[in-house]
Amino acid sequence: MATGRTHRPATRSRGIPEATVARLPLYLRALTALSERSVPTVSSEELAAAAGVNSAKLRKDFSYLGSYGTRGVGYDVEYLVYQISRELGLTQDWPVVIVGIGNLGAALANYGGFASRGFRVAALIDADPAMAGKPVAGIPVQHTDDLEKIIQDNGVSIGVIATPAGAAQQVCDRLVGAGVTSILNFAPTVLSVPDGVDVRKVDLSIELQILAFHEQRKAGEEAMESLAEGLPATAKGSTDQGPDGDVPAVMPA
Amino acid sequence: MATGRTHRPATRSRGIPEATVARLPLYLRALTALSERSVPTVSSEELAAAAGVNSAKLRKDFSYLGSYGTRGVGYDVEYLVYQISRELGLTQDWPVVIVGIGNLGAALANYGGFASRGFRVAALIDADPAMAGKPVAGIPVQHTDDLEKIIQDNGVSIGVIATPAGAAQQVCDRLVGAGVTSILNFAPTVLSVPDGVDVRKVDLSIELQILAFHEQRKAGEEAMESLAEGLPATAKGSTDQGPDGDVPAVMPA
DNA sequence: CAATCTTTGTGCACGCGTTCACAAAGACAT
DNA sequence: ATGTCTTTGTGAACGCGTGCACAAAGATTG
Repeated sequence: MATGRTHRPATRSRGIPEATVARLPLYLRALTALSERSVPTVSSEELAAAAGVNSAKLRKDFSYLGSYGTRGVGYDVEYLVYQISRELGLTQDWPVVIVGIGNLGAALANYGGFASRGFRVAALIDADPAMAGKPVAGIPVQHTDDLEKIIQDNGVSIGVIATPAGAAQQVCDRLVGAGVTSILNFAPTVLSVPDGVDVRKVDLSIELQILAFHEQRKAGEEAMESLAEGLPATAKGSTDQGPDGDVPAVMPA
Repeated sequence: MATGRTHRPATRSRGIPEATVARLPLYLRALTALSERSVPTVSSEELAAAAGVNSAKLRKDFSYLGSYGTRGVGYDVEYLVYQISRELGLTQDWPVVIVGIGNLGAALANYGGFASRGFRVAALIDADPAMAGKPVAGIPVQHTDDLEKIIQDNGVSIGVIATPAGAAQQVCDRLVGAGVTSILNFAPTVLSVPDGVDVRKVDLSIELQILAFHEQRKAGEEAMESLAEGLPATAKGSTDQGPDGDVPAVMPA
């Protein structure tokens, strides 16, 4: 639908690739740790190891931001912390609302990671009237009826959805209608939003299923290896129950 | 295509691209919803819309699993649910342990998404002796000292880490040492694991920072536009005030 | 000041994933 | 049975991200 209409270059304003943007927070975290230990400079090799990435990738990532390193020395930690923070927009204050104060929503409200860097929980919103006024993480929960007013009064542009799946799209529509343009979705649903609104999803169930796939594959390979060599299962495969009984079909060449 | 052997869909356990695997849970969710509505068949176009992806991508994804569709008709919902479930390893039971029963860990334990498909919370583990024995989500919390025994007794191969960042690597090492080969990490740290162990991370802070980046970029573009056109900044994003105008997800044919 | 050493920044090639576009396959109507 | 219509399955082209390998840049030493 509407393909080829307004060609919108996603990350064209600065030309920073999306993959790079996704790694910047990782670098920032590693750099912050170094900064707290008063380390003045760091090489791409060291920093890459701390962030769990390839050093060439890290250097290329930084090259998109500019030339902030010194050859023969490395990168100035403090300077880089500042540059990345600025690039990510963390030098300003981001008021955030959390909608859906159940188990997960409450946990998110209590999570320290919010306040740490530029993000501030401006309001908690729930549809349950019984929750209204009740403080969670020191913040009184407000009712969904006031959602639009809360968004506008606080200048909120980032919303977190932690409602049940059934309510997510409706909440999303109201958030977007009230001016929110970035949404972090914890509900297990695909949200549809108009152009210009960013959605990122965090889905426990999906992550587990991906792990299960690889786990099954590992178990299958392991079973086939011991089958092929006629070896009994070694220490590792203590739980190779195959209730499925289905041996993956891999044709030996 | 591929090997002419009708032996079986040759590209089974091997050769499924990672990107495809990551989308299978999405398809499965959409298909399950259709199944509950007793929809017998679905076209790639409809299913793709429901899953929020491109229809060509969906067809290619399914082609890696085998030829499960009927040209001119579409895909049989029930059959596809079964095939994807099997491929993802959801036909078997996956006992899972959650380590770190703080706000987040407790929320995860209560999360319904676990029990729904093949995953079962086998144990909750925390380092705080005061927590020991206390039930969370109907499951008594056990102490970290017994971690290895718990893993082995329950045949656990998937672990969830919801501890503070400082404890994550240590917990990870013990999990891996006890036989866990898949880890879902909620702690804001890079975990290092030996080969053969899969780690997926869920990091609220990183997601927010990525959103902030795009948010800042949008604000910058908007400011530049209104600057260029000499327009005063109006109520943010007010151009698109169609709150209910857009029908979500399912498109009428 | 010149030589050497360290580390950055990047051109290039490669592989993966996405998308297009269309022939083949099957359902359905006549 | 034949033709038409719908939808799949996939070859091919393209673009993005990754990693190698190395020249350039600057620090450091004698």
